[in-house]
Amino acid sequence: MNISQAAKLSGLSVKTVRYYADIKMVEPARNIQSGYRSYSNDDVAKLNFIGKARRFNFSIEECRELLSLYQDKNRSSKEVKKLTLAKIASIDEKLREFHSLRDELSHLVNCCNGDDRPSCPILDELSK
Amino acid sequence: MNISQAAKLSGLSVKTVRYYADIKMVEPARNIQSGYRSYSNDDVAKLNFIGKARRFNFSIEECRELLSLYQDKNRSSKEVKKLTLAKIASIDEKLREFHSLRDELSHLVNCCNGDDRPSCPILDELSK
DNA sequence: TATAAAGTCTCCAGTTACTGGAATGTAAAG
DNA sequence: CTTTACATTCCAGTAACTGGAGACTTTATA
Repeated sequence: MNISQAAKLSGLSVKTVRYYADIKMVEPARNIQSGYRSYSNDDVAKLNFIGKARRFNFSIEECRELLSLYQDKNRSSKEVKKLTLAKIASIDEKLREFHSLRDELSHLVNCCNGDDRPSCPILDELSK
Repeated sequence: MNISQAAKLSGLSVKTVRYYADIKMVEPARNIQSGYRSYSNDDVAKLNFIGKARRFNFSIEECRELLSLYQDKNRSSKEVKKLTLAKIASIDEKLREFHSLRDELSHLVNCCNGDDRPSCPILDELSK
């Protein structure tokens, strides 16, 4: 199938699918006549896989790792679990950051009149 | 003072401070002899302000807005509050995403043996 | 005072993961 | 046969820096 079909089935944009071909992550066959990329069902499965992994916040490099594990029928689940646990830890870290950020900001907002006067505790805090 | 002093006082890297000068956010005076950037206390205050706002996840463009509000003695607190509330909303959005991400991943991890066998529900899920 | 080390300058390239657009070629529909 | 849709490559831009090269200035040491 052509690239737009593969994009549709995998839920990615054509640009993105072409990008994944460029960086040699999913390299489809080529139609010799037209030069068009020709995607197999297998290619689409990989695109799907990558799309999900990306949505799970794995980086492209991590996707590459996962993909090679995914394609290796003799891999152990240990490696995958390790990668995933590390990802969870980094998400937890981000969650902590965002939570404290949110708390600080909403505290500031609560102290701010939000009227037409220039006095503003948010700016006061930022300038400390 | 020279750039490294300003960087130290503001808690930013020299590279970052120079970058802020390049993008005309904090433009210090210049020593005519040496061509070195010469930072005033006022400049450092602005750098501080920006550093905090960045840590609060405001973008450079938002920092520019906040900075101009900060420097405008006749501004109203309404605008600042609005900007901040929008920021909180986007943080909440990110928090929701990360939470559901985390939940899904930890569910997968709990189902995975993590041994030397190839069976792995994480990869199974990704390949669906 | 000579020299070495530290600090600073500009400019260019790289990062991440795409996205947009131009110019051009191919395929399908009317 | 022409229009339209889809495809190709290549180049540039995004955000917010960071790293490094090569050259210049200032400061510290011998």
